[in-house]
Amino acid sequence: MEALLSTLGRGENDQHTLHRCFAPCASDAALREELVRIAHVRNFSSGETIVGEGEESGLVGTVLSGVLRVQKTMSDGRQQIVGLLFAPSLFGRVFSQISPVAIEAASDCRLCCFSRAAFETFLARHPAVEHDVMLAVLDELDAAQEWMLLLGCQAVQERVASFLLMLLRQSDLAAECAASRRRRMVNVPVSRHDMAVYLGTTAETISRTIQDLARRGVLRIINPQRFEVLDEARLVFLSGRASAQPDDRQHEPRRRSA
Amino acid sequence: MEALLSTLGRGENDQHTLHRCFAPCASDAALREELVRIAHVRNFSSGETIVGEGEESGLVGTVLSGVLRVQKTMSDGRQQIVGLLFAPSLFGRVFSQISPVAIEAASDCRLCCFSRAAFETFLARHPAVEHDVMLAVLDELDAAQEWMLLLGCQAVQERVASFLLMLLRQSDLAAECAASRRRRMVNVPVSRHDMAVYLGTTAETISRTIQDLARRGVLRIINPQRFEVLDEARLVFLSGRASAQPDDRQHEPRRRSA
DNA sequence: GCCGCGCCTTGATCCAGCGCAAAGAACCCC
DNA sequence: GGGGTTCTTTGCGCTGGATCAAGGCGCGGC
Repeated sequence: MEALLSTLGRGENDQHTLHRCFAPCASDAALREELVRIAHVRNFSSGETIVGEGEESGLVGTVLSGVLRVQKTMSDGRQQIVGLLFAPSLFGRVFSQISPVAIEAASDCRLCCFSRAAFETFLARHPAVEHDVMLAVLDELDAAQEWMLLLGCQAVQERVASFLLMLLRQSDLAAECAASRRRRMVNVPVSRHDMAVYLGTTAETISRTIQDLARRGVLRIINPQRFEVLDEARLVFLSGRASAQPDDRQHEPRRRSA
Repeated sequence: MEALLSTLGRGENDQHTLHRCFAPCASDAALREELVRIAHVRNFSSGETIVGEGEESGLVGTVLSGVLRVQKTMSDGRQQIVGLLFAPSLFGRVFSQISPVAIEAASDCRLCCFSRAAFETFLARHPAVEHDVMLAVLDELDAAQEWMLLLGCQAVQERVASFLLMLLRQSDLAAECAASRRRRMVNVPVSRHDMAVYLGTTAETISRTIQDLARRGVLRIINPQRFEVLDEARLVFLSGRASAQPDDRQHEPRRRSA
């Protein structure tokens, strides 16, 4: 694996990412060998489709870098992003001929791909790895249920706040870099439109909400994809996850009843 | 297993249900023996909590009859039902100390329960069964993503129509009874309030929408929990899943843009 | 029977957020 | 550098659906 990946550049990062996805491979060279034999690293540029909705789900794999969006589209064109995948997530629908969702590159991405058939054969031979995949699927389910709570009963301002906090935690996770931890910078790796589709609203409303947060001193907008969080505590409060906060009564959003 | 279950009544149905959850047990008596040693059938009445949100997830198992609601609650009391479980679904969060969701009886229920620890030990010894559990989790994820599409971009009327169609398919599945297939009767096994919480809206709005469907001749209301579907094709159209329909322009709901 | 208690229905009012439209702003290609 | 293209921001009017507030209805207990 080391050899294969390093020939493709950034071998060490990729290896580290893979070991996070498939823990048993970290300690078992033979397993690693076998996995690498069916792996191929591919780059996708922003907007490219990896797997189409309702199509043969031929590819599965892991995100090495970049962001994937998992989305569903209705017959009249309305769409909803049902998941965003950052490294080191798994992507693709294992154990199903047809993928019920589309998987697309939300930014330029680097993926470690497997043919679904080969990957499933591999899993069948190595229950420990299949177990890891199950854990990943369970995490994805938890995230989906969390997001349903957001879509079902949070106001737009709360959704935006939750989203920004998710990105904040995300970037903390990726790089435990002290600088970003001090300065609380948030990079939004997707367009306003994608953000809207993820949050179940529209790009205009997203824009208005963000400008409003900036006006109220919660954020500073560096550029449309980059903010500095000036008041994280208030952002948490506005996300609706905290139970109470001294006072930010101005503009407290109307919410769906309990 | 036959012995244990039949002592608890309705043994044959329960057995059939369990075999649908754990296919490998259907053909392997030893496996069946082992599973039954850790199983206990329990009845819960409507409203009882099986697992609390954020609490130790001690119980997992399968639904033998009745309906469970899987829900999340925010600190200020707002809540969202993130799943409804009919027989023969699995319930409970395997491989996690803490359950991120509450699991409650939405009707009187009969459950086949396992202690989570014992069940996980069982799975670890039988990868084929664990594989089945993974497939169930994947199905649940698909359902959750489907529901996110609904919560994120469908109007209330579409949600109600989708919900009724889900129940219709559900009851077809449960009893392949020709009578219900001909008469298209829908039983709503939960209260208006639960329905509202599942659909991300309010009980009043649900009520108005259903009355409106009846006024338009799509449904006939037998009683608040029981309807006859008079025009299934139109119901499908109103659910937003079909691409086009001759004409039902009156009241076509405004929808979130694509 | 009659009362009390949940649920469900219906009415009236109000506002968060959508749709449309148009004006910046950034970027790329020629 | 100019013109196209795409993305973001802003203004404005409108409406779906939430909220508040009464009733109606069915059911169980006494």
